[in-house]
Amino acid sequence: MLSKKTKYGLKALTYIARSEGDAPVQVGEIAKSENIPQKFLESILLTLRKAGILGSKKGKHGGYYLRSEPSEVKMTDVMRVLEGPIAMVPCVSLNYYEKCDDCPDEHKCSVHKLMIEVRDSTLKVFRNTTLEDLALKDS
Amino acid sequence: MLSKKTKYGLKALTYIARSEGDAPVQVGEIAKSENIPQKFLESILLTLRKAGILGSKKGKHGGYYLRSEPSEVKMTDVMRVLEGPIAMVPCVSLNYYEKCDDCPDEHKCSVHKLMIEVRDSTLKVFRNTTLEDLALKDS
DNA sequence: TGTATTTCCTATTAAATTGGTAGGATTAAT
DNA sequence: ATTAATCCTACCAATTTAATAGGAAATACA
Repeated sequence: MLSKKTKYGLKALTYIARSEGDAPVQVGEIAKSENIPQKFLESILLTLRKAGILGSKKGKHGGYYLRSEPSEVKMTDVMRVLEGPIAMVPCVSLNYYEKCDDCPDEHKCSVHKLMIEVRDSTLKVFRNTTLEDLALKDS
Repeated sequence: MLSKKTKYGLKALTYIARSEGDAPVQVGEIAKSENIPQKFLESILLTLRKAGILGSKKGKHGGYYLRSEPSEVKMTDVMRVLEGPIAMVPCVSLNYYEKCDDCPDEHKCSVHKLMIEVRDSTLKVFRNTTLEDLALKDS
């Protein structure tokens, strides 16, 4: 299951990408418009900023803005920040590889084999989807 | 993340598929060979049996066996039984559809759009993978 | 018939994760 | 100064996960 954190984060990024002009977008505005608990959203946008995807401005008229063009914001990056590793098992993760302790030889492991395929196909989707695609208005 | 339940379940099914002969395979044997806690595995095989994927025989010389040929056991079915819906969000689930309460119009929802693509690509993998593929010995 | 062996079933539990909330410090515009 | 925004830390309740415990029911075989 997709966590609420990721869901809210994606919605917020889309909202920011769709917003016109250069003025930073405020958490309160996003929260209201997208039905997201504001305090929760605050923490999510904070992690997106720490990851370098968003920039922020403090104080009155502050808010969040994208650090790159929507077309440059890749879903691989966003998903890794929000949801963690894309692989469903650490032993097939590209960025967070970890050996299974119960598995003597992963080349013989049927789960490993299957999960590599799932990872690759998911990765393919995330690699050619950007925030620009998400921000297109009709489905 | 893939749950241990699913991981263990897949490994057990593979073990059974690889085992020679018609004799049912015992939980204890699988647990030992695959490093799975036996009691936990018991409950997993039980749900696979209730789902119609495995059959069982009680008592001495009892155990579990496949109800169909490995080539007929589709990963879509196995994964739905063990891990639940394949979709990452209920609003894109084919078998367990549920509307998001925070989302006024899912055709405009960027998460919806993205998750449909992920679902379809994962589904494609599961649809053309069977237990026979998993049971092939080398990777 | 009795005993060993296996699946079947229900309940309980400890730990981790998720989805928040609370409260205030910090920064900036006016 | 005052107001309004992000930033930061800590906490908390509910759910899920990964088991464990204990025994009932069925079966093979002596």
